[in-house]
Amino acid sequence: MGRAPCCDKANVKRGPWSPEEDAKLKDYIEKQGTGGNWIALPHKAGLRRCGKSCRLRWLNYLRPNIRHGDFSEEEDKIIFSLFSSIGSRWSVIAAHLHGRTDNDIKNYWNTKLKKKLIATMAPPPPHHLLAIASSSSSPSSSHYNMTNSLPPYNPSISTNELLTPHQEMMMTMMDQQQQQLLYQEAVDSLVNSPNSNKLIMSHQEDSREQSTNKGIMLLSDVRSGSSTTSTVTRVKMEQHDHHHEERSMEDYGMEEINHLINSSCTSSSSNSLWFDENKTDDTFMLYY
DNA sequence: AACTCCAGCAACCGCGTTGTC
DNA sequence: GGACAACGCGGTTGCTGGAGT
Repeated sequence: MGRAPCCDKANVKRGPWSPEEDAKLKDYIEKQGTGGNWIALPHKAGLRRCGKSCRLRWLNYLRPNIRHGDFSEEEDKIIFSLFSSIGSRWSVIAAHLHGRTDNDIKNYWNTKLKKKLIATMAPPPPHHLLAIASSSSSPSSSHYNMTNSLPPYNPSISTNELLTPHQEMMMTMMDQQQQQLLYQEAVDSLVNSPNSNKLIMSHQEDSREQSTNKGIMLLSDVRSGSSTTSTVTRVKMEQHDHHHEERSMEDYGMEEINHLINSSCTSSSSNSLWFDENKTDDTFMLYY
């Protein structure tokens, strides 16, 4: 047995709303309010419409201060960031964009932003990776034998230290080439930040040069070549011996964590927005 | 001009959640 | 605490108009 219909389908009008219907609904709600009962509202307002339909029309179109079309770059960034952090929770995303509705954002994502995302995932130039390879000579750092490009993205290797859960999810929607590009993009965005001391993988068993390669590497300040380190994320790489070792966030002292967050926040031109997923929907913490 | 294709968007549908009795 | 009603959300559908042939 299916769910009972919310209204008598045979006696309600469906399809696009006429200006007259819009006016009736708007007029009624402005004078009487919704009364907390959308099911009864169309009858009271003299409309042959389903209550759900009235609610949708009001929320997405007739409500005051609704904005349509022409999303700004800033809004794009917010949508990208929120989507990569929380996924397709359109109502939550809409709550962060004044005057936008969840339906609008959803449509905008499906028709434009998704394409934009894929279009911008062109392979990044490998020069910074060469720079990494040539500057990884800090005696305290383990070395990873890097070539001039990333190791190929391998779906069997966990990327959950690098990608957010929803970037991971997006990976599952993509073909292998797109996955490689997103993977590369994610690494690139970290390494390419102005202070370049975001992407850290460290195995510092001690400072001895002969420390074993455990597959966790430290990318310290790439451009300056200094060994100051900070991180907001980790990358784990699988080595030939299949050993995994990593320095988790819990391994950092409070002072060090603060430093890491601060250094991340001071990355003036970083495009990355970091979300504290432990926060509730209403109080997302944005880390710029 | 006629037809086809497709992007954009409004609206619908069904399910999970929340509120009320 | 269970049953039911209503709400709210996200996925999907289908209409419309513009571009391309």
